[in-house]
Amino acid sequence: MKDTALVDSLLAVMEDSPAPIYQRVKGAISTKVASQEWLPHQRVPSEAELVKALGVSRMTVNRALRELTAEGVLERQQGVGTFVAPQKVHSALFEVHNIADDISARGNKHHAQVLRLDSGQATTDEAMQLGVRTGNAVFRSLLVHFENDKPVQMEERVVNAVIAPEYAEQDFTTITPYAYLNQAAPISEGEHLVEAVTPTRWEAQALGLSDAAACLQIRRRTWSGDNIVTSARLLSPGHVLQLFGHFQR
Amino acid sequence: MKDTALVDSLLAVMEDSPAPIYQRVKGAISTKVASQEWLPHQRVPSEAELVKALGVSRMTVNRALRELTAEGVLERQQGVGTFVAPQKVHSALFEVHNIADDISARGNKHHAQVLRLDSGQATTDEAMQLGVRTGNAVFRSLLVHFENDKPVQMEERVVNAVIAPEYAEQDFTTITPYAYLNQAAPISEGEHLVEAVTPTRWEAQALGLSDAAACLQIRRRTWSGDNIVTSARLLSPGHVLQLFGHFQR
DNA sequence: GTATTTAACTTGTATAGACAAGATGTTACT
DNA sequence: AGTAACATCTTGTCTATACAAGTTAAATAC
Repeated sequence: MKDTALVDSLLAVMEDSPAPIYQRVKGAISTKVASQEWLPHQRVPSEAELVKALGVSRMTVNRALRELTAEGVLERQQGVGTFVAPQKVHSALFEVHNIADDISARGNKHHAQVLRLDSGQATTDEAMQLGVRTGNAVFRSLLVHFENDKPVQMEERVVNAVIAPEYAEQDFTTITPYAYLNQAAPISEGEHLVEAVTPTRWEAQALGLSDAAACLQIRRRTWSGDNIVTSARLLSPGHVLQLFGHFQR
Repeated sequence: MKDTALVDSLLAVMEDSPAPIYQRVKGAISTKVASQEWLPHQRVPSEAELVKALGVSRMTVNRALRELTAEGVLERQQGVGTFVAPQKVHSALFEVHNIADDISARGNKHHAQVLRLDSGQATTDEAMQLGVRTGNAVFRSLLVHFENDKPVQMEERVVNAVIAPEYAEQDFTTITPYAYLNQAAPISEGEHLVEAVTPTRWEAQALGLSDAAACLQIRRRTWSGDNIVTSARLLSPGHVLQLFGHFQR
């Protein structure tokens, strides 16, 4: 007969409030989890039990449990039960901006200079990056982005020619490669490798750096469905990558 | 009389499939959005229209639309209607690991050396970082993390003493500050500023660097509810920050 | 003509009932 | 003892109905 205890402990959290019932049910349960009164892998009362304890309909309880599952608080298995989800590796939702938007968001003027734009056959290294066979058709581009006429980023890119066959015909002084590729083949997944590097003399010169200052290098690969669209190397002196995010649990 | 066209175009996507009905409704709608047949800000048929067109119950349509809204595909306004959501600034779900886990995940041995651990009053700069008043009680710590006896990261940290009053009594050779703070005051939000810097001579020495190689510097502030728990500066030579993520739309 | 009320339509939530489907233990049979 | 059928409990989904609440536009009163 744990029902009375269950009623007490859950109802205490749900007491009268203007919020919708399913939200109050969610709150009552996630409070139990957050307070560690209910521990990971521990079983949560079944829908039927919660219905009896809380005096609400099953669909309402179901919605609360379903949403908490989507939020990573609970785990459910049909036929077995509902359990408190184990604490996840912290993950965060960050925002990544494309450089042109970034610059205009700061109220500055952006323009780009195209240093190279050609097509060719993928080297072994490029083929690895794009997940294609060596010798497949690729495009290569090399740009420098300017903020108010000051160079701020070098962008070296290899593009899968099968996915974006018209890449070489674009005018990258009016549209960024990122923006073009995203409209040609909408991005579904991305991978970023961020590291600090010392630029080569040539790169430092192209970026207008007097000495070999530390640069932030981002290697970004983007997928469209199962295909790798492009692999880019972004080199920014003194640039800051800003990552916000709220952690899950 | 756009109903017949609506039926045709949507039913075509929903044709017999073992998937649950609400999933097929979601699929039919998100296909329209993905194919850009329905454009951002454009109106989506009302629940009543979809019910008539698809021959399913309103609750089922409602669930499909509600979940697509949660996923950022649609936007809804009570009393007005449902609309295709404007393309968001690309955001991605990344995973951030704490260094000790990271090292042990690679099968290596981690240990830390505490260079400094004391308490004091917040300087103006520290107070800014923590969102408290100048002079408030804070703890300061300076650690070097080792991977197989090789220094890999310097961690300089300021902690809000009100939130974690027992910080200075911890043994950070057995638990990382991050792990301790997270259990003392669970992280709810985080902010990361990533940049490339050239370490000072002193820092280079502490990290065992012969020359002044470029280092990846991460400034991380973590919140617990409305309070800033800590502000950390992580300095890693040759370290790579790996960010995966699937983009929204 | 203007302001107010009303009607109609939208999404948001809640309920009761039903059946499907997965998991598990119990019973009955060989 | 081993096996198969069954009962029972779980979550998963779908439906029909109902009312609440926000928005908009038309109808009405002045």
